Amino acid sequence: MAQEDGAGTDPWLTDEEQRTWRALVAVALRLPAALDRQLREEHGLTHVEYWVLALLSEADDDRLPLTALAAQANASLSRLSHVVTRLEERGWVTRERAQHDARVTYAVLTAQGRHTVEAAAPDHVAFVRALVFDPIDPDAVVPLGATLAAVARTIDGHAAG
Amino acid sequence: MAQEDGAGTDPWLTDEEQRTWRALVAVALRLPAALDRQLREEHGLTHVEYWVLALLSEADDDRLPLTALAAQANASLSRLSHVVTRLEERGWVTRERAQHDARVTYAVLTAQGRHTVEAAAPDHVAFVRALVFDPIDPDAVVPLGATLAAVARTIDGHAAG
DNA sequence: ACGTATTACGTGAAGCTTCAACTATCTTCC
DNA sequence: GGAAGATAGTTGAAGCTTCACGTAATACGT
Repeated sequence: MAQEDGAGTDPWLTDEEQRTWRALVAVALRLPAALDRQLREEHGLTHVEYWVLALLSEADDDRLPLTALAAQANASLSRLSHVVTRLEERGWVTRERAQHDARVTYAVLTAQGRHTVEAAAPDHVAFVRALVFDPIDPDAVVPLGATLAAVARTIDGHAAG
Repeated sequence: MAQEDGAGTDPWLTDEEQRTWRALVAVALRLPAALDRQLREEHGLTHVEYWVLALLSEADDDRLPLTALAAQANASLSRLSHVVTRLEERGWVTRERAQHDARVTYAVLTAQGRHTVEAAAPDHVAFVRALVFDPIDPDAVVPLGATLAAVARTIDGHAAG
């Protein structure tokens, strides 16, 4: 592609930005695939499924409204609904309508579901550590998180706005 | 999930790592979706399709072997093969067998293909800037890239090894 | 030269995600 | 209290990706 360095308002990326951008895309595309592979091979779960179960296992009373779950799992509501259906079919989650508002549906973790996440968690965490935290400088962990959080917030704003 | 802080070898994440991990996953899951949406709405392209066209537009003689293209596009060879088929159907890319080794197939950018990427590039770059570089400190760009590159290399190693 | 392993790519089926409705239930505000 | 709009969730179809397998060509060891 022609990188015109013409009249001022040209929004092209600098070389440094270009390099950072490529690294970010590489991670954004390969990390989910790697996580899926590990969880699938070792525990028969996709990454979203694991993440949903993990969020429920940390929630009060083992339950969360689907909308809240979707936001925390970085998924669309539609996607989450399909995921919960699959988890329901495998007996790891059930749906319950809320009393105070009949529009909201809770996804509730079952005992079997809890057993599944807790079995998968140690391997998965070890994998995450090997993939992400082992190769980077410990001093880089906090800045990395802060920078990425800013990006995540911006993406969120664009999706909402 | 129970976070036992038990006997030494427990591989759980620290709170800081946990936060960074969540931010990384949030970006890794939302960024591709956001890029897809922008390119789809404004130019009828998926992110992979754009990326492939962009890589070809920068390559010598507008062509790359499918394997090289897959690696640079962070895609599996199978996925890339499907993508190239779709691009071929739209007249943006053609396939050519290599003379020196009949196993390799080049993906070659057509004039129409070049026109398509060049039309999409400015909008896309502006979007990337808005999403990633505007919200972060300019001084954070290089460290971010370095850290992510280390992670990308590690993921790559796991995929290969 | 010849069998074996490796590399490059293609393909169809299965599975997952997105998209575009659509239903049902509150909330607001005259 | 009733209409209009907002909110929560569901669903089926279409599209994309992964997976598993298959084919063809080349490199390697003896």
